[in-house]
Amino acid sequence: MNIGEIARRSGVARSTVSYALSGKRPVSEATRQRIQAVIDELGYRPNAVARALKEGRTRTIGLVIPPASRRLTDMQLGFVASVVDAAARADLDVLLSPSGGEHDRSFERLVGGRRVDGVILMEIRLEDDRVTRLRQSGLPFVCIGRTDRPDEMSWVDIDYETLIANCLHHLADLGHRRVALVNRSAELVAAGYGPSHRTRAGFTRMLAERNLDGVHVCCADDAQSGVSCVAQLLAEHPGLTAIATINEAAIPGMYRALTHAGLAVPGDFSVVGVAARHWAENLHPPFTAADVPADELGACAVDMLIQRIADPEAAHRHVLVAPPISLRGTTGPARPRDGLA
Amino acid sequence: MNIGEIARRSGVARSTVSYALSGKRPVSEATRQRIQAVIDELGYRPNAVARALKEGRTRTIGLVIPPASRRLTDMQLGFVASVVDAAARADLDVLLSPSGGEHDRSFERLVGGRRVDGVILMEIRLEDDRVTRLRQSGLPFVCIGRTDRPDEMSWVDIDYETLIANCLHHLADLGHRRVALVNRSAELVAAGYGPSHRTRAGFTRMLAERNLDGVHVCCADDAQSGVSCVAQLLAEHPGLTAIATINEAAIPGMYRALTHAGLAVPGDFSVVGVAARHWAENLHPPFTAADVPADELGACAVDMLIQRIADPEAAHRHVLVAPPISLRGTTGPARPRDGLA
DNA sequence: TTGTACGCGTTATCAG
DNA sequence: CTGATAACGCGTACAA
Repeated sequence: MNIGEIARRSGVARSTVSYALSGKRPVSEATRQRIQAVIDELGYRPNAVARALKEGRTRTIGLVIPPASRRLTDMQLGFVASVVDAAARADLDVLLSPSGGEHDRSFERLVGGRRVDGVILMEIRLEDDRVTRLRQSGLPFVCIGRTDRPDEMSWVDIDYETLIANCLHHLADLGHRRVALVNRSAELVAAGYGPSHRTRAGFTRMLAERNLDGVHVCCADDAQSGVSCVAQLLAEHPGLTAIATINEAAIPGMYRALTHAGLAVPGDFSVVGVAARHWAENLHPPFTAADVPADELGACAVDMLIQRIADPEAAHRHVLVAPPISLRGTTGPARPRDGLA
Repeated sequence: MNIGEIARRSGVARSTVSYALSGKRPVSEATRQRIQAVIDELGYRPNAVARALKEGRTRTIGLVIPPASRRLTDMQLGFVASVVDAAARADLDVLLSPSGGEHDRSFERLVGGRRVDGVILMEIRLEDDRVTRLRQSGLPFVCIGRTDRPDEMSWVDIDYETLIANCLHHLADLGHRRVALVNRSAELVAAGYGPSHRTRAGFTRMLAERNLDGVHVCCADDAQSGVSCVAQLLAEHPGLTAIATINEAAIPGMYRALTHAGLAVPGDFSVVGVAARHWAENLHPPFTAADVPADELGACAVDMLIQRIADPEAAHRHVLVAPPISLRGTTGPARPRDGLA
């Protein structure tokens, strides 16, 4: 069923049908209704592919997510959900590409095949091949996260450096002197994952500024790893009284390890960090954290992308959010462990 | 950059370039290499939209998910991840449509606009408008789940009726006489959500068969609701010694409510149910459940869809899985509570 | 209102 | 067997 068929059955030219539908030229009410009747009868819908070819745009955006093999964190899921939702509100479709750091076929189809009008990229590394590829392609794109050359691109990001600093200020104010930072996985850090590096930088800076003793460890993104990671921390650093973390997925395991060690939270030990609001609220106990508004960030990225598609020459925009810490009761005054100060 | 440009720079006709790329006609090695050199130099990629228009297929499948506003369960996420992954392996792209029960614009674009070669539908209701619409459209589709007229469509599904029966057999064998079924949300049940209805049917049947006392409750899909739901169950049904559930998301809350009531699992109280394998393993304590292989089901749905696209006239296929219960230590012999038998 | 060229890759057909 | 020409898929928009 195509526009030619509708035109024939209505006894008009194809272009008349097109104009009747789009309203870009006036069409007499009588023919308009006749055409509409035929359309309703046959259930005709314009072929989106033909329209895309003619118009030179697909009304579709690409969303590049980490490969499905690795399980997404709650924050990542929040991004995906809000991007999809915001796109739907703008009548845009979303093409999903599960692409790792390297060029893979799905990503190449998106970019090279001009299947989308723009791309949203997640999980950005400080040096990111996909960003390079997209820039060279000329396709509008927006990152959730940023590389080490952030001026040359549009992005929304979380100010991990500031957030972790806020966490340490909070802990230091409560009298904690020895604190650990539980980062994301060693692989991510090795791959130059931006948030991990900026968090570590902020952590190191604050240790000096507040004269704290600190240890930095990586931890895979799952509860099991959280258990073993914290168990090891407690064993090797008896003076430790608090943990700051950006590793959402490991937190349930961290809680378990503390409970298992006989440490009450927050009576004996404090935990604070950065997490998606939804996740922080639903942990047990609810987690004192800088609440990342994942929903807003995804929607914001979509808005920025829509604007970039409309005006690719416009100056890049940057949104850096640093939400305050929401106290939910996993931090308290320092209490020395094991007779160590 | 289009195929004509490549042809001109290579000094050949457009069709020669096309044949050189597709190999559907022999092209002399010399010209092939010359063409390839130009392509490499300019980074040319065929326009996927033009190709789709000509070929009449988009190499894209649609995946209809619940609206993003509602948070997806771990099992649903498993389906999405495995569908995306399997599609990528088959060099298919995935267009995501967050569509509720009713016809919404995103879904209508997918189906009416012929943007996809086929559709995978999740969260099927016993009567489902989307299935009706898809059938009328003639677009190949596969459901994860099934309606009340399952013969007329292709689907993969979980045999909830059998699984919940297995759970009750297990509990009955352990001596439990009074058990509760914690179903999904009341809204889903009211909407005719298949798994909820089939689970309830299996539950009711088994109560009679094993001569058990049972109570059926609905519970929203989140931990908080799990807490209040179980707290109320314990208060109103003092003889209760076990719960069976298909509500993954509520399980952490159910654990909490039991702990809060001073009931040890499995010493004082048993919990069993149906859950995605990954979720069951990562709960604390790990959850005795029929492990739904979400990854395999998604991949299976993609395989079936690919076959349906290749041969739309082929007979419908149906895959019904009933995985065995994996014992992980949340069930044990019944122990009466509160002096009630 | 209508006729028609256009966007771009594919492929049948024809010429060499 | 190789290369060139032209039609096709379908909606859009300009010229008439």
